Amino acid sequence: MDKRAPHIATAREQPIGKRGYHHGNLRAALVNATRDLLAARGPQGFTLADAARKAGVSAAAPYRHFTDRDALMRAVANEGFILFGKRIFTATSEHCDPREALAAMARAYLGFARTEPGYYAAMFAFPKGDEALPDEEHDAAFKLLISTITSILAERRLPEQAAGPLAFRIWSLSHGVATLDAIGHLEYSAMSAEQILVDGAMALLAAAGQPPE
Amino acid sequence: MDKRAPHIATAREQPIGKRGYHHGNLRAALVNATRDLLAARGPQGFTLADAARKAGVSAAAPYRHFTDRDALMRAVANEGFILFGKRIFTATSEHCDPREALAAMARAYLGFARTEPGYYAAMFAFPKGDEALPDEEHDAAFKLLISTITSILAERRLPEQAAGPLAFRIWSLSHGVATLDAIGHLEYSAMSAEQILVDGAMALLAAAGQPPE
DNA sequence: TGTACATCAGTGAACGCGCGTTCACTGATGTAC
DNA sequence: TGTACATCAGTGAACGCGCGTTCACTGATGTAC
Repeated sequence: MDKRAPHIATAREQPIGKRGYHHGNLRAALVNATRDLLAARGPQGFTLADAARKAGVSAAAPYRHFTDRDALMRAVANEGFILFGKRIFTATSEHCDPREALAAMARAYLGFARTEPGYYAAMFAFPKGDEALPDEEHDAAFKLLISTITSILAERRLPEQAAGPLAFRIWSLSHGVATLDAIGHLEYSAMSAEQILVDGAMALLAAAGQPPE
Repeated sequence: MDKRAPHIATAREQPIGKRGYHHGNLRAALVNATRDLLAARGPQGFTLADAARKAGVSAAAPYRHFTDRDALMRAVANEGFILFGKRIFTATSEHCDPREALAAMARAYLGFARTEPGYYAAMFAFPKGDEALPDEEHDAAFKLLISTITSILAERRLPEQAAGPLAFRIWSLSHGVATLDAIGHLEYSAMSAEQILVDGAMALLAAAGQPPE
């Protein structure tokens, strides 16, 4: 299927240290180092030199694998989108009821942002439409969201063109919860970030097709 | 009232150039320069040297007004919170109907994020609880949100303890819409970012107290 | 199986640059008399 | 009103530093014979 997948999957458990002249999997090690630096210091909070140091390699070595600093960051975003799509897909596919699938999707979204803050930061560090980003990968998760919502609307005999706006609302809520949670703004809420998100998504869903109160 | 207010209000139209040895209002000029740099290049995307250059002053001059780079950024966040609170307050106070007030608040939120991306970036560049940030100022807007929601719940004879969770959902949605909009992710939606936000906020409100569908 | 050789991943020294910060200074401003 | 002086905002040169990037190189690896 995806040629990049195995390489990504094994990249994280790359043995650090005790290597000879050749690193073995420097590309993956640099991507991982950058991801971790982004997680710790935010977007723009990494340097090529830092990433090389973290991978245990000279500052010039990255140039064998990436044309420049930007290309390395883009690679992190790429892998992020791919991993994100997989996580969302896996979480959703465990459920038959589309409403449960949607809730699982929302939980997986927040879970990804929390456990992979580096990937998440890289994914949103480039404006939409930026050439080198895998739109298909990103759109895959969004399309899954649309189709899940469409199923729910169909069950309730509501017009399916409501799915698009609903998807953007739910995505916006998810992104908002994830980013506010990341900087501690939801900490003193009575509800957990997960509850805020899942309940909110369900509320947005429930209101669809309803008269505007 | 607020001693800083006039200074903030006039800071932007500071005449650039044609000054003598003394700048006149360097502090404000540096804050504005930093705000603009943040808007153009994102958080961490500014340097003290850049800000000084933009204000037409030597690289050492900022140290007369700020202890270091971080303090300058914090000052931008501070002014951002204050201006933000004012804009939200003004927008809300024009409406008697609390539902209209809430919609106006949502529109003002997005409007602020769009017209003041520099302030907005600075405001969310520090984790919640960061000492030098004006919690009162920030909480002022949030409290206004809570009280507006509480009014709406009261009108509908719903328990007012629902206001907190509802406020966090609406804030998360607002932040999500604002940040996704800023990087172009809502551009190809059938609805405008404003519609996504206002309709979404109203939907969250409508679902409150409703049975979970 | 062993040897010669091409390949190319990683080295380390070097570069020019712009950064944050310090320092002794200078000169505009405002106030005391 | 005029002068002397204290204040302090902004200067400009200097510092040490780490960055991104380049380059000729080195040495591990794998392949052809």
